[in-house]
Amino acid sequence: MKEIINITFPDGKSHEERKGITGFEIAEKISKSVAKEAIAFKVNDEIQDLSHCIEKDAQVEIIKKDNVAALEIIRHDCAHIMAEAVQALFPNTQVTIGPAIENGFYYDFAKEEPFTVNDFDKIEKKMLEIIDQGKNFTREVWTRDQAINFFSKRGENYKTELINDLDTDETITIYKQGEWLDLCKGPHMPSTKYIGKAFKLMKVAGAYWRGDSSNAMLTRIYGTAWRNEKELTEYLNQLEEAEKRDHRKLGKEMDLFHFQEEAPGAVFWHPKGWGLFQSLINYMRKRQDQAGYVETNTPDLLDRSLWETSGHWEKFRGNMFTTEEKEGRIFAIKPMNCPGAVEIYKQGLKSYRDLPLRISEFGKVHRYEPSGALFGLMRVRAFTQDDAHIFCTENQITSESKIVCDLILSIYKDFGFTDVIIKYSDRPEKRVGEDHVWDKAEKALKEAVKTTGLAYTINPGEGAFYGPKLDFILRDAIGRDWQCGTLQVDLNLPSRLGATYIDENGQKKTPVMLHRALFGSLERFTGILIEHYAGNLPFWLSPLQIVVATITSDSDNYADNIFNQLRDKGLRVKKDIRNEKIGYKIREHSIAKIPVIMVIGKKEAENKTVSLRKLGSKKTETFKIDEITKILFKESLSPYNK
RNA sequence: GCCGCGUUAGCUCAUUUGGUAGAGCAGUUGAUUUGUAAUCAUCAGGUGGUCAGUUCGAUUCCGACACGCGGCACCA
Repeated sequence: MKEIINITFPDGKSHEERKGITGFEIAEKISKSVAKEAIAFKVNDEIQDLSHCIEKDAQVEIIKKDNVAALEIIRHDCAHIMAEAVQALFPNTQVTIGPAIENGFYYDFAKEEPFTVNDFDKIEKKMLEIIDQGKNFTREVWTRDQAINFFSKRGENYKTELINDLDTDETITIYKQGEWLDLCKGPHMPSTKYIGKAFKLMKVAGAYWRGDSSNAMLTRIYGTAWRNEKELTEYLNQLEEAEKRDHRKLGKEMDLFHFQEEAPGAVFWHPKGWGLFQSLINYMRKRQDQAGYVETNTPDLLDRSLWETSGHWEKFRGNMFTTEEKEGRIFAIKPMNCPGAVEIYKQGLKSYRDLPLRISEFGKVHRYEPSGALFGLMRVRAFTQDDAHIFCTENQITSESKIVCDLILSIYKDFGFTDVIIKYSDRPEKRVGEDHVWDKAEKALKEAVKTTGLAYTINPGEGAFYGPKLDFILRDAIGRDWQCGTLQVDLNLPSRLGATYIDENGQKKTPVMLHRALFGSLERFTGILIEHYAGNLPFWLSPLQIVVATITSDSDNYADNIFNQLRDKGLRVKKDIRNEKIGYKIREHSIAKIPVIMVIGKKEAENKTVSLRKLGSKKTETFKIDEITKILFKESLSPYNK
């Protein structure tokens, strides 16, 4: 008896086919050329090998190599090929896992002597050989015993461990390419030859087995792989472009800040960098004033006992800097501003009428980050938060959270960030507080994030121990994601530190504390801005906005006049009356990314004008000095003030 | 913290087997008064990250440490 199934193609057309038909057979039926280019197929949205048999009615789509969906398969194939190449060249290497990732793939190996980049040439060459041989990928189902026997005989202890940890009902599949094989779920392309040449090994790194720092350190090789060489080249160019935006490089070139070994993870802000930093603070101060915040400042050093009460001493002692004992007391440098904020709140009796009370602080905190975590301005040990603590009632959580979300997004927009990732994290396993309060807090926060209209992802169990949180994430030039803003609902600290208010019935109650930072770390945000603008800071943020450059010393007096007029308007301006050619001055200030260069010579002095040249443009425009002062003054206001 | 790599003049980089380092830019001084991305010349500039070790001799070889970089882990 012949059984018939229905397969439906993306264009909506259905065909009757024999039950058990494979993807390859379907491709062949469509056309010879499709069969030739097909590398996998989608069955009800799940990508399968072409050899997969369809047993019941299904939606089917053939995937050719030029399909985006092919990328992941190519990368995964590439990881297998690399593993084979590595084992061929270095027989004492154990394979572990090797997935496809964004832009490429990696494979973790266990090897006595770690690989170095010098091994890449050899490995790549071997990979090309394997690809050229056009080995077929074939899938086999093995029994657990068969798999364990095979891998343990080969001394592949990591693979054996993986198999042992698989659920008993899980099918154990093996993918072979010629002789070489690996435990793998697939899918793979029909043959290694489809990979082509558009791949490159990128870097070696250590990585813990199963991502656990108590396990052995493996050697990871990262590679990138694409559908064709054009895509590969584009990707490599993109990386090069990103490198040019690196805030560490630009920070040096633009003379914004430096680090030195006596202060690892702490910034030396140069005058220009500090100017930028201050512009950000001033901007935020205005926005917060407008949003009903009051600004405070609290001590950097606080007695150990306070940190014990707050719970920090027990939980975060390892990340705190402390003083030596003086007169029997130990102090700790604050890793967070919240205890200080609570202490300010506690001064004087608070009524429900005082709530919500929004207390802000540009507080500098110190945290002992592991040395390996430090990274330019993005991850430091000493940083300034645009911190605030909103004390409110439980009923005010949602409305206050909404206000914070709106504020944060409005602020990011002023800096040109519209692509913000939001992560919502709910209750972790280790937490304080009762479940019904958590229910309330989570519901309130979720409602708030929904009103932003932005997509958010849920991080189950990643909340703070005292409450759920939202993280606002921006992406840097190199594609790394950085958490900037955060909003945390804290149902714990206020009571630990004894904060109260009197409600409308005269009852003493504990307020809820919303802990929020919008830029997050001023240091990190500055770094992200530098990369975001590739150093070409907008006029209002640029620490040095205008250079008045003379052509000859005849114009020195006129330069003085212009300089004074601009400076009196509060514009950040510098004179360049050096005995240099104008081309030389233009070049130097362009490299320094000064937004506006005003060139003045005889002509300008006679007509009371300036010749203006904007960064990134070769065009020059002539303005009357009063006119341009007005224009630039307007441009120097933050977007919020415009 | 872990694995790997790196550290040479203010900056960007040279100097292949061990014989105490060189260029460009920046800086100095001088000449040049110049019209929109580099005027010419002059001088100066370094105990080669730090500390130990091997050696007659170390920037070069070995080791420790510091810092940085690429990842991993961490990130209240």
